[in-house]
Amino acid sequence: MAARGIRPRNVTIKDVAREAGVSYSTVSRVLNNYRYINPDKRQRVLDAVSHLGYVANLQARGLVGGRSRVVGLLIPDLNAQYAGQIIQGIDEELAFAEHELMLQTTHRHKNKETLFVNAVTRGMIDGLLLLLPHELESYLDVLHERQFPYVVIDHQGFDDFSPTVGVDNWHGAYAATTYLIGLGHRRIGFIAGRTDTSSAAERLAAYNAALQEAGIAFDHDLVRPGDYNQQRGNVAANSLLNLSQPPTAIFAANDQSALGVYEAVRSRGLRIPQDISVIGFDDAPLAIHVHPALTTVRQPLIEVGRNAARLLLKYVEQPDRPLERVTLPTELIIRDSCQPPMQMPTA
Amino acid sequence: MAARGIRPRNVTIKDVAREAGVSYSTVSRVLNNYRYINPDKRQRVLDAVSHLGYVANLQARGLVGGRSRVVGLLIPDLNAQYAGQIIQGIDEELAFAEHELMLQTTHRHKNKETLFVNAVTRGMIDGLLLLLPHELESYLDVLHERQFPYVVIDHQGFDDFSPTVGVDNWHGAYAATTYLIGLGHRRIGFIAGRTDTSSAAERLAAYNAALQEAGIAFDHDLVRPGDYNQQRGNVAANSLLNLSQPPTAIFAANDQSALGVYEAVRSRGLRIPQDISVIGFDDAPLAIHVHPALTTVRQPLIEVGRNAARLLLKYVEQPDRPLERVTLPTELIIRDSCQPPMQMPTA
DNA sequence: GTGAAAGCGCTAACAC
DNA sequence: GTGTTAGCGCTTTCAC
Repeated sequence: MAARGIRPRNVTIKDVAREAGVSYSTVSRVLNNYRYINPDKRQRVLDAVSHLGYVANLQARGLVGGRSRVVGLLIPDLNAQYAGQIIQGIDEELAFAEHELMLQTTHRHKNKETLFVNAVTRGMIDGLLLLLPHELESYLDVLHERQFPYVVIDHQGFDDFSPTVGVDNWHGAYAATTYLIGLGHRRIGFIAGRTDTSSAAERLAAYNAALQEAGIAFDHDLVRPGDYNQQRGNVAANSLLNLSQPPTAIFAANDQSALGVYEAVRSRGLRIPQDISVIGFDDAPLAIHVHPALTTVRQPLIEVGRNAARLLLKYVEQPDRPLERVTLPTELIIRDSCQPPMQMPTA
Repeated sequence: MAARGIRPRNVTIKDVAREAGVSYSTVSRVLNNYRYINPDKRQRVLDAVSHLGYVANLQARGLVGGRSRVVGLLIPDLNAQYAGQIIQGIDEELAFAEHELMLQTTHRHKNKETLFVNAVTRGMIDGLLLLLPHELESYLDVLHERQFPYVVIDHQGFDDFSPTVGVDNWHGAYAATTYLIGLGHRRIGFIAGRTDTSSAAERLAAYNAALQEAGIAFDHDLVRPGDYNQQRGNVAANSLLNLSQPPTAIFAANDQSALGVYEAVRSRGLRIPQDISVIGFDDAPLAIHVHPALTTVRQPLIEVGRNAARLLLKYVEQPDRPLERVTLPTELIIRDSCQPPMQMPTA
């Protein structure tokens, strides 16, 4: 068989075996930490390995053993700050477990989800992490049916069989709303998140609950659609500000949207927090950079990533282990974007 | 041989062959677009493929063919906004070429670079993209020596044999400095970037050149070390502001550092741009979000990513092709953070 | 044009 | 304990 390409031939397990004077299955055993091996031979193999600079071929190992030590991450895109932190957590945990990460953005797989899942589940990766991919549902059934290990990140309550890791959106949003109410606000605008995410639904539900608990009547006009990006946040804020009775505070379902609120407020010559209070959700890196610094709800994103990776690896180890779901706490971070309303609302 | 795991057996090329009534090498030929195939058989194979939902096992294909259709991206971490856009570009190009992306963060490989490169170059990936990894030099020699396809992103002039894709830092920084000078500034502070990057060196060189060309004497006090992050930018800005003769404008080598300048300026109760002008570099998403919107130099990051991926794939195709280097243009984006100095400097 | 068969590097029975 | 061997799924000669 002709040499493939110009590169020097890779050193394989056979080379190591020859060098160490053992059979190559012994080499394999040493490499896989098989217990009962003659210490001398083990040492000889180890020496040969380092001498030759041998590194296992992952493809071959994956092909036969069924494990590639690679996990996939399905994600819409890398734009959100949000993703970076979660990935960092995933990476940390994966490094610890000596696995690699394969990135798969979904925007590029528009019309071939099934095909894609096929590809994904075939060979290259041992498990899949799903971070808010669009069309989530189209993957879940296939994945579950095939018992392919996966974990859904930040999207709880979608079904009742998928392992998930997420944060306590409800209590975070409840704390934020309650904080605003405690400051004296009665008209609190809400800019919702991406409707296909459970986080958005939970945050809205908590907002409603807090209002109701405080005896504040629900006002449909105060809740605006959004989708977690700045542009839509800006539009929503403007429509809120255009109300004949505008809110004295706005709770944006994420920091990105809150940025849109900042824009809208500033463009009208109003001031935060004097004229209007703003609160976000995420505690993205930008939250502390904007002026005034944004009061927001912190999500432990790195921890989310770590937990997701850890949980996934457990499922890779044992595909039929019982359903496990992790919910991490959120925390209200008070900074400078909120204060009591100027004129108390007339009841 | 016992079934591995609980998952249903994958459909392989043999299943397709059986279903289509041909030999499995014919299936392989159809799948690889081999030209001379009986149209009937080709169609039968194609039908069987879609009927069975067959997808090639990448590991097996990679093992025998030497191509995995996966490329690696070596990167320090995912924190920088900067990285997200480049990765997006890489991903777009890779999607087009039907390749996958494997992420490898370097912070986790601290003391085993060589081992790592071994692993990387063995089997799993066809080529490697290097985005400002720490210890870059430790990889390059090995990679080059093995003729393993790779492209260095955003780091030109490190050696004379590595293919690179980057931006024209020099002209960008020159334009920024010249713009400030044109506004009337004579004392212009400079906050440098990570010393182990060529971009930082080029930006500093251009700053110096522009000053010299304008007949402004170089003042050592006005140039401060930085490392492309906000914290160091803040420290640098404070030391600049503490000068007995502080600058009237500060050019930060990237937007992140400029944010640190904003902080420092604000903490002293000064205003941008009235009291001091600030200019950045990158045009990161945050540049337009801060207040006042940051004047900066835009880098076509998505294009950088696209070009890098495209170039890498060329090298994968033909490892011995001649050295190619790509430099993309930068552009000064004028926003609201600069204006002429209040009091013209006394000569 | 197409089938048979070798073999990529490795793990995991199976012998001894 | 350790060597021998089959075979993972696929591409690629080599025949015909």
